[in-house]
Amino acid sequence: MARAATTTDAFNAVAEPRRRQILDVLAAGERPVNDLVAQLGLAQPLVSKHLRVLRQVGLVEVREEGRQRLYRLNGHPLKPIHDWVKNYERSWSQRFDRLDAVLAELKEKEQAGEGRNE
Amino acid sequence: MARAATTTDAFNAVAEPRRRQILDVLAAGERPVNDLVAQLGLAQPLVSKHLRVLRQVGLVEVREEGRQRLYRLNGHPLKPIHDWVKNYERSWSQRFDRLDAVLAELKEKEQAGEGRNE
DNA sequence: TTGACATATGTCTATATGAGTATATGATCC
DNA sequence: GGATCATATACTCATATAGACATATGTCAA
Repeated sequence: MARAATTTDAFNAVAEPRRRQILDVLAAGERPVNDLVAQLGLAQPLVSKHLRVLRQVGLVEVREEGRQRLYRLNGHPLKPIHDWVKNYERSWSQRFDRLDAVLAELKEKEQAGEGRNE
Repeated sequence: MARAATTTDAFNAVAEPRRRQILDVLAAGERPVNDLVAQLGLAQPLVSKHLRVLRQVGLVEVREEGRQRLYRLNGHPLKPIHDWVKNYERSWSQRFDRLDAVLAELKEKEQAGEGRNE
C-alpha cells in the first residue's frame, strides 16, 4: 500500500510545507489565487493544486467574485491535530515541570506507605 | 518531485496514523517492540519500520536490554507542530470569541476615525 | 552448538505524489 | 466576436511510500 492520500485528513494535507504557507497567508484574510502566487513565489498551477487539496480536507473555502476566486481559511479541521499534539506538550514545556515534580513526590509517598493497607 | 520523505520532519512522520498510535502507546512508558506489535495488532516488520522512521525524526529513542529493544518517547520534535497549529486555535475555540469581538470593535472605531490625521 | 526468541532489513507491488509544462475553462472588456 | 485576464485541469516524470513476505542479525538457554 502506498502512503495515505494527502486529501485523507488534515494531518496529511498539512505535512506539505507549501500548504502550511498558504494557510498562513490566508490567516490574514481572504485572498485571490494570484495574491498567493505572488506571495509564495510558486507557479500558479501548483498553487491551484495545493488549494484543491486544502479544499478537499475543508481547510479552505472558496467564493467566486468576477473572474477571481477568493479563498478563505477554515481552521476547524486542524483541531484534531491540536488535540493530539497537546497531549505531548509536557515533553517540552517547562509549564509542566512543577506539576511533574509534585506528582513524583506523591508517587514516592505512596510507595513508601505501600503494603500498610491491603 | 515526489512527496517529501516521511523522515523529513515530525509533520510528515506523524501524518501516518500507525505512527501516532505507536507514540500514544509509548506515552505510557518504555516498551519493547513486541509489546507494540501486540497492542497495535500489526506485523512485526511493519512496526520495526515505523519505529525506524520515528527514530530518524527523533520522536523515539532506543535502549538495548538483552535481546529486547526498549523504545521510549521523545516528544520534543512535536513542538513545531504544536506551535504552528496553536495559531489557528481561534478557528474552533470559543475561548477566543470575546477577544475577537473586542478586536472587531477596535477596528470599527479605527475605521470610523480614519482620515483625520494624515 | 543447536535452537528458540526478539528485532531488523531486503525485496516486491501498487499507488500517489510535487513539480513542470501546456492547455482548457470562464469571466470581463473592447 | 476577439483579446485578455484569472484560475483550473491534463499530462508527464522521478520518487517514496505502506504493507506483505522472506530472511538476516543477534541474544539467550539447554
